[in-house]
Amino acid sequence: MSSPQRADRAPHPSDRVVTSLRERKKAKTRRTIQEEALRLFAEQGYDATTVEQIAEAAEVSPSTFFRYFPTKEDVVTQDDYDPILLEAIRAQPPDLPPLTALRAAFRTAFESMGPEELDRTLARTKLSTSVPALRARITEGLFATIEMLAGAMAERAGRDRRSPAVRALVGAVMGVMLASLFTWVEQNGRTPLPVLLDEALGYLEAGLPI
Amino acid sequence: MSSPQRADRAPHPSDRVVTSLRERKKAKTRRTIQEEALRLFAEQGYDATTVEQIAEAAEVSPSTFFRYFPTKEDVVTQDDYDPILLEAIRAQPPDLPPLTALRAAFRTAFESMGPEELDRTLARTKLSTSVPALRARITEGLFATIEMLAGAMAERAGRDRRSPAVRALVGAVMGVMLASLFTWVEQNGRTPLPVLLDEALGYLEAGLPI
DNA sequence: CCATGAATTGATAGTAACTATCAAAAACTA
DNA sequence: TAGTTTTTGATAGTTACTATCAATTCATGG
Repeated sequence: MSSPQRADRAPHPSDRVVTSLRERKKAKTRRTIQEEALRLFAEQGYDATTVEQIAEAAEVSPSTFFRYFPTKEDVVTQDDYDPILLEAIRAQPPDLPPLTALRAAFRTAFESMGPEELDRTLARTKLSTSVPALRARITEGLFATIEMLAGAMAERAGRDRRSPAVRALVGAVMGVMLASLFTWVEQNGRTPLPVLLDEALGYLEAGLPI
Repeated sequence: MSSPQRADRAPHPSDRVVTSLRERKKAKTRRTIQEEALRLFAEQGYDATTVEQIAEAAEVSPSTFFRYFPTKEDVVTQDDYDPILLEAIRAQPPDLPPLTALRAAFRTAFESMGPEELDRTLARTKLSTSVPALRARITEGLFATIEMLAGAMAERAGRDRRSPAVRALVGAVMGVMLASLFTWVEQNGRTPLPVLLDEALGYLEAGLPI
């Protein structure tokens, strides 16, 4: 639901990994930094919180902070949903029309998220939509998602991913994704995101009747 | 075709303004800063060019630079197309369906741009799509455009601007706008932007058939 | 268990984009 | 021409981020 991914993906419930002490420590440090950062952001606001403060709260040096998160923004916006979504798309029956497949994929992808993860995502997204720098970053991250979607849709439709039709499709999808995201936050998560998304994609399929 | 606007809008051919010496000087300074900045960006790249260099080339102090452009990004991304587009939408017959009205509005808005302005816009857009920081900024600027469009569309359709249908419409439009922008740049402006946009909006109207 | 190599960390120093402030200079006004 | 307002430049910060290197911590083969 946001921006770039890091090289080593976040462990998803599915993959059981053998963790050396080193790996475990790194994972813990990363988690601590992120938790402390989000706490401080909630307490004092994003802009008013310095990286130095975060580092101190997480008991690491600023250098280490930047080793884990290339920018302050990344503490909030980094996630790993793209590969999950991609997998969900690939899992759809190949004869489904692209938009329909996409709707189904979003649904299954979101259903795999536990309620506590949804809560965390809502909180992060709330922050992301309210701070301009984060909003820019999250939107920028959508370009990667678009690229991924374009590939998946083109593959499915047997078209060039650079064709205007594919581009229009994917652009429109990204647009409604963003719009749904904002509605979701605005409603404080009342309507589940997948439902909002599904509705919006429904409008798309119908040619945006108004 | 990009991001935020400044308080005092750029003079468009249409409005003849009485300019005091002060106004003229300010306009000239602004123009010089922007020209020198774009020149330096083209010569050395965006990131490699410092504000200090721009200020020196434009023969002003760095302080003055920041008075005219709040961020380095704004030198590239600032423009004033929103009000023009809004006007063009309002000028459409009220019985036209929203998407159709929008297509027509884009067409007329772009036709009002001279070829040399189109060239400058292409150059700026090219830069904006290639530098991540600028891309983020330009996309962020689209939120303002979205808000504007949502208002105009809601008004036209007699609906709440926060309704899911309006949001989906506007989000989708922004998405295809972005997609068209990228195609435009990628093709080096070969196909005129209004044509690309018109095509893309056509796909939208047809329910994105693929 | 220990020595050697590799990965991780923290300290230091530096760059560059911005912000705030204030006095000097320029332009407007009467 | 004198007084007022606007614009400017200089100065001194702050903060995100980069590069580098020595010290520390973990891994591993003997």
